[in-house]
Amino acid sequence: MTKGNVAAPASASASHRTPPEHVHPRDVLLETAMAALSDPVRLALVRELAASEDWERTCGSFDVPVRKAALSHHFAVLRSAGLIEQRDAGAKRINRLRRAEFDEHFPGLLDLVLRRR
Amino acid sequence: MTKGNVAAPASASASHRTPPEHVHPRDVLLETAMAALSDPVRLALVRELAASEDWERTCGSFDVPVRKAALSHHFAVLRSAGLIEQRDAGAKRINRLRRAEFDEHFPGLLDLVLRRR
DNA sequence: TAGACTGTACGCAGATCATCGAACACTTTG
DNA sequence: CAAAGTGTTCGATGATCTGCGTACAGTCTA
Repeated sequence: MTKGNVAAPASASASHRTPPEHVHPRDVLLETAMAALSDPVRLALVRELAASEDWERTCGSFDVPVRKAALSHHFAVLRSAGLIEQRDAGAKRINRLRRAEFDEHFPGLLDLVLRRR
Repeated sequence: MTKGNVAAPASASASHRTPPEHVHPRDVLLETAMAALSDPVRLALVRELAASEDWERTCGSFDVPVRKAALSHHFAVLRSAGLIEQRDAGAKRINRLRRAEFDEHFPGLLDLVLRRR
């Protein structure tokens, strides 16, 4: 259902790593968004991210009960569902919830996720 | 994630079959609701149901590309996600979208599903 | 009552998913 | 430069999901 995406602008930063590939919420199927939000770990990530400042949280700073390999996978799923944006900052990768963009294309969905316990 | 549920009122109808088990949206986890709506076939069922009158549609009357065994499974998933209600009417089983109840507990979610193509 | 019809239950196959450990690449620190 | 830290990728594993055909249980109709 999900597929690879492109548009990787040449990193002008100091990082030599390939920057993460992003998908804009506009290009995300409803099925994909729903599937991304149907996992407890990813819900926790989204909620924790929503309670933080943009670019404040590194990938390893979340309180979820999985190892880093699984965590990395979950971040990739969130990225390809248009839910988060990631940026390399030195050795770390920092995150941002794409609130406005996602809300524009899936109005009310993030609200629901963040309000419903 | 989903689990069996109970509360099967004694069927006062003419049917001798065990009536379907229902789950109220109040008892549905967000994860479960999302998972139920992350499948194209189930989305089609929900949308077609939303475009029909309550109790108007039998299970076999939907335009989805799966056989009846799979269809039966999808209806069970929708039931346990609190999305539909079913009732036996003779040999047939008729359906209703639980719009109001579901909307009360997952505000905006059905709207999103029904508006977003 | 025999047969057609509607839908469920069961068992199976194939695909997808979540998770892990290990190896790797890159960055930062000592 | 070596060591520690951050995160990705790979391969494997077990669980879950979707689909099918078949068999079955009721219900309706001729």
